[in-house]
Amino acid sequence: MNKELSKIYPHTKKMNNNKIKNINKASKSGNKRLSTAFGVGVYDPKKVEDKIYKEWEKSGFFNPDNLDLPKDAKSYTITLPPPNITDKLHIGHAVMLAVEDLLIRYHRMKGYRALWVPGTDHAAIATQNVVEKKLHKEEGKTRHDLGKEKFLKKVWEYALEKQSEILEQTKKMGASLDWSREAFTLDDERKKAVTKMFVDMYEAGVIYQGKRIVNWCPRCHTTLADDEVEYEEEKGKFYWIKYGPFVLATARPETKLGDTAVAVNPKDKRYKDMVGKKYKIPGVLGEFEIIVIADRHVDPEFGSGAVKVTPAHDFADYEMAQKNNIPMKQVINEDGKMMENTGKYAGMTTSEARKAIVADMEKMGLIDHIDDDYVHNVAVCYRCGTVIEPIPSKQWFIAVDKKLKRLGNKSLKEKAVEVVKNGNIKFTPERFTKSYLDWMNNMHDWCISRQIWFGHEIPVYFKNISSLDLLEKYKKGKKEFKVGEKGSPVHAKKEKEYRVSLSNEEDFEWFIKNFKEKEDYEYVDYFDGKNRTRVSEKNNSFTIIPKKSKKKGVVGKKGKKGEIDGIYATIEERSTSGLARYEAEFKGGLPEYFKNHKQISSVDILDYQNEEKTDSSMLVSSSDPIFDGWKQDEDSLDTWFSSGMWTFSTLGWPDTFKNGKKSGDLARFHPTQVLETGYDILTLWVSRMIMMSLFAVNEIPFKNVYLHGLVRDEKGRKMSKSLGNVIDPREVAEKYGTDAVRLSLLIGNTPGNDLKMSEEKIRSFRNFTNKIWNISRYYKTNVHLDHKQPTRPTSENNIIEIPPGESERAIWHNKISKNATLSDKWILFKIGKLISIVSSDIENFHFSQAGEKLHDFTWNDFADWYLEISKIEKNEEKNIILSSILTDLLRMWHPFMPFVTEAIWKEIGNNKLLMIEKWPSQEKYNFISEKSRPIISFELLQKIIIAIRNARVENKIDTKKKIKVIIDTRNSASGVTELVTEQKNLIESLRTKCEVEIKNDGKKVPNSIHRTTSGINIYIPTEGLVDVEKEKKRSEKEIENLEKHIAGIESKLKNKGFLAKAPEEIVNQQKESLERAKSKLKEIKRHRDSIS
RNA sequence: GGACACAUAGCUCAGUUGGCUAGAGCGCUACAUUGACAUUGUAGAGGUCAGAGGUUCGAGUCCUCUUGUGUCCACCA
Repeated sequence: MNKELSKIYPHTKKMNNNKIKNINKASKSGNKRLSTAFGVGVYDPKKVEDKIYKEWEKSGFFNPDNLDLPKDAKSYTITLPPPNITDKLHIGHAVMLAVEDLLIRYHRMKGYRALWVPGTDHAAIATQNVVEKKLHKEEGKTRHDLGKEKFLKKVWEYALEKQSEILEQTKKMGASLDWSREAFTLDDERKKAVTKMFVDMYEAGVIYQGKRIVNWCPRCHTTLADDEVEYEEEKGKFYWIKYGPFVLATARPETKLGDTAVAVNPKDKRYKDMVGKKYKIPGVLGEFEIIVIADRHVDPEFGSGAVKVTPAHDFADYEMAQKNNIPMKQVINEDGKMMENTGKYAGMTTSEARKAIVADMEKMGLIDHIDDDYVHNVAVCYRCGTVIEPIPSKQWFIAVDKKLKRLGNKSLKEKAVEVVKNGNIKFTPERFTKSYLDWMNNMHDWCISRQIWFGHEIPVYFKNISSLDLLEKYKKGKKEFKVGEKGSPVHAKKEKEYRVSLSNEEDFEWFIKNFKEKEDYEYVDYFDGKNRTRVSEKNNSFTIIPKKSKKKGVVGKKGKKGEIDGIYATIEERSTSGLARYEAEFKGGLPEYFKNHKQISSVDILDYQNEEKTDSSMLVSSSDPIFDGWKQDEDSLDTWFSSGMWTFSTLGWPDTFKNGKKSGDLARFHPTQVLETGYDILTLWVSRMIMMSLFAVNEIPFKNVYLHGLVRDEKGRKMSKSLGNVIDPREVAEKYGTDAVRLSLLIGNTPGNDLKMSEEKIRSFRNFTNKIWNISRYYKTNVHLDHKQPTRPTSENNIIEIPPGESERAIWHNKISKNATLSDKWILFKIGKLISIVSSDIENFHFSQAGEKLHDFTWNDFADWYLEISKIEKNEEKNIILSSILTDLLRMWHPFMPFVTEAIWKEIGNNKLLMIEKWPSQEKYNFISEKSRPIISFELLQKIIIAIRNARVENKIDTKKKIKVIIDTRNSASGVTELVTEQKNLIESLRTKCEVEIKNDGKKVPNSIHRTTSGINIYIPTEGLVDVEKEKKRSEKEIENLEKHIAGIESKLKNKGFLAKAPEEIVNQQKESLERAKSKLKEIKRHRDSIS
């Protein structure tokens, strides 16, 4: 005898050798010997899953255009959050797929035009990193060794490989995605959309190029987003330095060279009188001047309560400087080295400079004292671990606070807050609304440029031509300069818009001279490097006083003040004739381009007059300039820029959005219904999608945000490669079947909460798929439907169901009411209720509860009770009821476990796909109410049967022994005697192995086991087989419990407050409950006393 | 430092607006085996709902505090 086996199967001791062999074989070989057919009792997912998926694909029904729907059918859209192509899918993705597929399949069956759009995300920086690391590991090279072109080729190879792997995995999970609409965030269509978006945003003044302090990695030579920065705890020195009238503390003395202010808390009395005053501070490079400012962010408790302000190299300082109009002085460059303006320290790294400066300061007596062991967090690059230098850098930004006409004069931020606050977008779970709003309200301008190679290119082109040259040409042509007709709408001729921005003071003066009296410009904008301000409409007079005294221009009547790198005046021309004029005028520079690219939306010729004094012109265009001399901006876009457009870029935007009107897919499927994703990217992604969609199509991207939790391992740890605890969904799906994996991810998982995952759990759901398989197998082999029954409707297949049509249904209901047995009525009621609960649970995103209730019904009510009864009871209605319930059950299970249900559907003789079946309606079962007699009676019957079974097991009565059971109904409700008499057969047959005798005399039966339920007394004569002590103990315990219970209720009912304030219904319930308990107690006591 | 969660059976978790003796799955215990299913069936044991206080006729559920755990955000001049 196999020892191992007997551990697993203790009963094997009684099994014959043949059976042992079979079990052995089955467990080892994964049941290879079994066929696909229903012939065997083990469901083998491997045999059916791939085949079924192919059938679904072939049917075309993943594409809603192929669904047979009325024209006015509502749409239900989900865009799949595109997985990063950095790696294959993990189990977390499987949660996403399971939830979304559930929603899509449910709504498809409900008759919606269900669309689920697939795709993948290029994940710019993350992907580049992965490939860089791989390159380094495999070839010991950096991306610079390869060069941009070769490196990108490698990235694409990698991307395509992962993409196809992801695709395969997704299909394995059974996802009913419309592959005909598959998208990639970096494919041609999305490139087009991204470019258009950039140009549009630039046009609207939302995108601007600006100098702002950024996280800069001196090694990787790129900016890092806030979330790409990691903090490491470090023990360092804390220098207390003498700083003019102050003594203040710093961990970075080298930044002193860039100081321009000292900040104190406005409430700090020590420094009150100094605020606003200027001081000369002695330093290692001689004296320098600072101004004292007050800012509430300064903690008076920390250090000396005074902070040196280095706007160019500290985020907090930068903000303070912005608020208080403090100049910025950069002293550290992009290599992390001291700049030329730091005298003898120039060229040193920051840490070298720190040492040198501290040494010099010590010599000069500027160091007060030094704290060692100062623990603080250092910002490091998440990739290479290099310390991050905050430095000012020229980057592209999205202005989230800029008021926009198209958003009703609200900013992107305001609008994105508004749509959530007013409930247009709802979060599940709700608590994330607050996270979202908090984050959104604190959002700064979004830096969208990244110094990496893999990603969307920025549609900005530069050319080194002097703007004065262009102006010369422009001047020549000014006689012909003609603006479109007066009052013509500015945006009507979108393709023909040209903008020439003139910059620097000289240009400006020229402009004023030449155009002040003329009326041949449309309007003049004043651009301060960030915001574009309309200075003057045509014909309005205006004055602009460009000041030689640097960087400040006061703009005429509106009295606005601007602070800029240069001063810009923008002339916009929107006329058709303008095109011709440009073509004629710019012969030297641009004509080819204009001829071939008429969709160009803007020509900006501006001089940014940056420090390097390069004199370049810039072009923002939605098409590539193919002529010489123009060089595209080398940066690429933040990956969230393209994924933020996901809901509409996948639906044909911009082609499907013209003049503010949606068409095609965009009109039919946008806004989408649900965005389902992990809560970890709530802020990163969700917020951006909302802003992008509001800007581009002026509507929300989705109505609901459902956030699932993260999947952790059985110990609650995050899954990561380094821990080796990553579960590959494909592997477990191979092992246990996709359906089991999906169930284990859906059931026991609640939104926003993390889910602990284990194979054990998957195994238990694998068992369930097998259960439903066998239920169906029983149905197929034992239920014979007679097609010739006249009163029943027949369908094309051999499934016969309770008719959905109202009049036919009435006949059927009538018939049921007359002929159906108690159990029939009970199960019909149960399934009807189940349908309505499961539907509403799914619609309210309570997937776990829906699944649990289905599970409970399937296994307990249906399999364990009704199916067992159906083996005993035979009546005309039985088969049709079984058929109806099983088919509705399969329909309801389908969104949860599509494969096994579809496989069964086919096995039981359907030609059509279950996938496109109608979701069941509870109405066809809607003729038995919860409080009606059959339901109560059946439940009573169950109680009696369970009591008998319990009595047998508790008293160790041999299973094979047939016992006598005496049921006394004297104290029970009216009708129970009849019930028990009618159902005698069932009571005797359902694993009770007994012969029932019914009496009504209330006399106790001596020498018997006793059970009581609902006033019914059940006696089993013992014939000396019972352990008297044990039975007595049991009674005592039950009495104890009951007495406690009764005392509880009695005290409640004695409470005047309860009687006065509780609803009558509750009071009555309590009273009834008390009566029941009391009578039960009486019976048990009576019996206990009889045990001797 | 701020915010948000979570704490319920040995384990993993449900418990919707406060209202019958707090539920499920796994595990555990006992018993059962050849025709739907041992990936099974029948029955059972197991919980001071983290702690303290409050609101209420009534609290696992609402409020406050405490303890512990986790996540996110900010940041340490």
